[in-house]
Amino acid sequence: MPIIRVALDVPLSTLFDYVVEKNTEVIPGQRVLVPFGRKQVLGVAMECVEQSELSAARIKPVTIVLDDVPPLPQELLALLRFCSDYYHHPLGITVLSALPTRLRAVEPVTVKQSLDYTLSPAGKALDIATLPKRRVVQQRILQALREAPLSGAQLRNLSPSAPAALKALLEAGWVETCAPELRATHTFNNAHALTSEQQQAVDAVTQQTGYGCFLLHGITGSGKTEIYVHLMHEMLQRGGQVLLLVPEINLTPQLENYFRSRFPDVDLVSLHSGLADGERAQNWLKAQSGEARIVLGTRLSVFTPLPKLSLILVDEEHDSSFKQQDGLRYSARDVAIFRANQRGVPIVLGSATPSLESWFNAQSGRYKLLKLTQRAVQPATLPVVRCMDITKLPLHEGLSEPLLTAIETRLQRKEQSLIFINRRGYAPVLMCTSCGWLSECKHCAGKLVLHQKDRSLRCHHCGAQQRVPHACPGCGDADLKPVGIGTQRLEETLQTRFPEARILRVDRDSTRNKGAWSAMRKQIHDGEADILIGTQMLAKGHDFPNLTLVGVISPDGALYSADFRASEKLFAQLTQVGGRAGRADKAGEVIVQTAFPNHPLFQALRAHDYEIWAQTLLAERQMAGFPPFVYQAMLSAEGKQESDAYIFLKQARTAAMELKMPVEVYGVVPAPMPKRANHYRAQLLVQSDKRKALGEFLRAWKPVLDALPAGKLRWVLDVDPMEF
DNA sequence: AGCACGCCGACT
DNA sequence: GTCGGCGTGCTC
Repeated sequence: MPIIRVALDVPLSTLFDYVVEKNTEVIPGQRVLVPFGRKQVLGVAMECVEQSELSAARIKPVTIVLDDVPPLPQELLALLRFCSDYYHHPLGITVLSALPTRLRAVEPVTVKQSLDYTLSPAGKALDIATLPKRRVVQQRILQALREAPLSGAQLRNLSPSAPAALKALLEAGWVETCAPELRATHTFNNAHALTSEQQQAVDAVTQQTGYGCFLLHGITGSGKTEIYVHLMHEMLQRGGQVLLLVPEINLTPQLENYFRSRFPDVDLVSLHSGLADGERAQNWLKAQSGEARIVLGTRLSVFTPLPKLSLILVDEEHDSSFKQQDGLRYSARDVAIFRANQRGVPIVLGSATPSLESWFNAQSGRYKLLKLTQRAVQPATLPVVRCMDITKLPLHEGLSEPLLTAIETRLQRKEQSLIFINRRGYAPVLMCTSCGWLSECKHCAGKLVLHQKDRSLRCHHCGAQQRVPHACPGCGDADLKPVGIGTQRLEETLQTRFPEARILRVDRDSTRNKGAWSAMRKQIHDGEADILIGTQMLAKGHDFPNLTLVGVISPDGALYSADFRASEKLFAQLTQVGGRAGRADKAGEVIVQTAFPNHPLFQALRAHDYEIWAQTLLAERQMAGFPPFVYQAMLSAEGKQESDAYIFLKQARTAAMELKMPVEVYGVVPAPMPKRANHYRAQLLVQSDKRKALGEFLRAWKPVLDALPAGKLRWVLDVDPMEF
């Protein structure tokens, strides 16, 4: 009796067996509708077998085998199997979560066939000159179609209003649709000559046969994107598909436009969570059919079926947003590497500040290092970095005199300044000046942050909100003062000092509304702001051509943080934000306020020397026995009762020890945020210097954890954790 | 995860 | 006497 084993969206690490009619054939990767419990659910057939472990009586028949879309390729199923196994996440959930929402629903999906446009017989007979002169776009389209049929994308390239004009032409009966013809060539716009360094990097990748992982280390402005474009061009010529992974959705629309402008007639789709369900499904299907040649996406797009995949690019590979922080806790960068290996194609990891893991692999020869040491864009020199010792300089509301002077100079020169606040630890907290009371959250271990605009105190961990008290709840004194520097307070200070300056605050609050951030970006671009104050958000993304000064407010918290990755992140962040400074005609300036100007991080930052910094960090990590010298897994638990989490983790720890496997099991400790939204949180770290040993241990440990009485407690296992 | 069954407290 | 609380167990 033919049996299929089906992946279902349930948290059980098993497949479910169903019988199929003798005359129906099921291909692994096909979606199926099956009875499960008392419901009908959608699943994915993973394999076909002859025999089941279960008695025939318990096996139900498949309801329907869906054939609205092609089956998932075997290769993708294998990739998902690997992820489920490596991250110890149920296979069914892993498989189903890789599908676009539309494909997880029972409603049939209609595949939109993309069509080309051509002149109808009537259109061919038409004398274009007889059209009203004002219909310029229509005329242009008709003229273009005289030469050859064109795709919608190509027509859009003629004019932004092409779709409307096209609609009119279709209605008039002059234009009709036709099956797209296969194009062997494509336009490659603005293909300027590469520097010899860039050319060498491109050659190394294009000459690679089979799998190879390249780490492209290029200083800011060294033209990494140009390399991506040239690599794409080469792979497109070979008839392949290219997958480009980018860290954040904010950046995808801009990048999409950019790559479209370079390859105007190449089918390019983007995949990220900001897309509507329908659009996401269509783009995904276009990738699956091989029609989309370039796929640009955030981490989830690493699971897109790509039959002609011939290159993977991971931009800003060090960025922590490649690591998913819930559900299947995968690293899209690591999965991409596995995928390139599985597929036998090259992969390029690009960054100005590679992750220490990747740098280590490049040093050991596992990855091939490609270096770009010269700037390909103006100014030819990197910004000058100066550190202000805040232990020796008086501060005015957190700002040193040299920084204020530098801002003033920029204002006089009509140039822009950016004041960057490293997000963590510098939020303004309310304090009582007489008894030292601090505004703490009732539900979390964190402090409430002061929001001046609506006079409220808010918890950034659980969202709790309350009005600012008139007097101290501790001693009744009315003298409550904000401590710490927030963007709002900085804005006030700067406005008082420079009353004429137009100040723009860019943070989570001011950009919450839809479109607010892109409107601000335009404002900055058009020179409608003199001073920008912001967090993380401003470090990434577009270049602001008139920005010549970046001020960094004391980022010292990260230097001696309990999180061993904090200083690695800080260096990357400061390098990135520093890269925003500078104009075509002059180098920029970065002023960092710190109490530790001689810290190796700042020395390396001043010298623009990532390598020496990476060596320093690697030495530290080796000494301390931290990644990349060891592999880690973190078991975290949280419960309403403080003891719940500890009891569970202690049992888990005992079980781990009893396995007597070659891994190091640490003690149960409170999480960095020990209480959040009324839940107490603790964690347990396990590590090994052998990835394989850790994997084998986890395989043995996971079933034990599943069997432990968890009660109402929630726990997660995070393999290769990035945040603790 | 859902959704059943199942055995003890306050209600028409 | 019933409605309903969420503990335990199963889903091919």
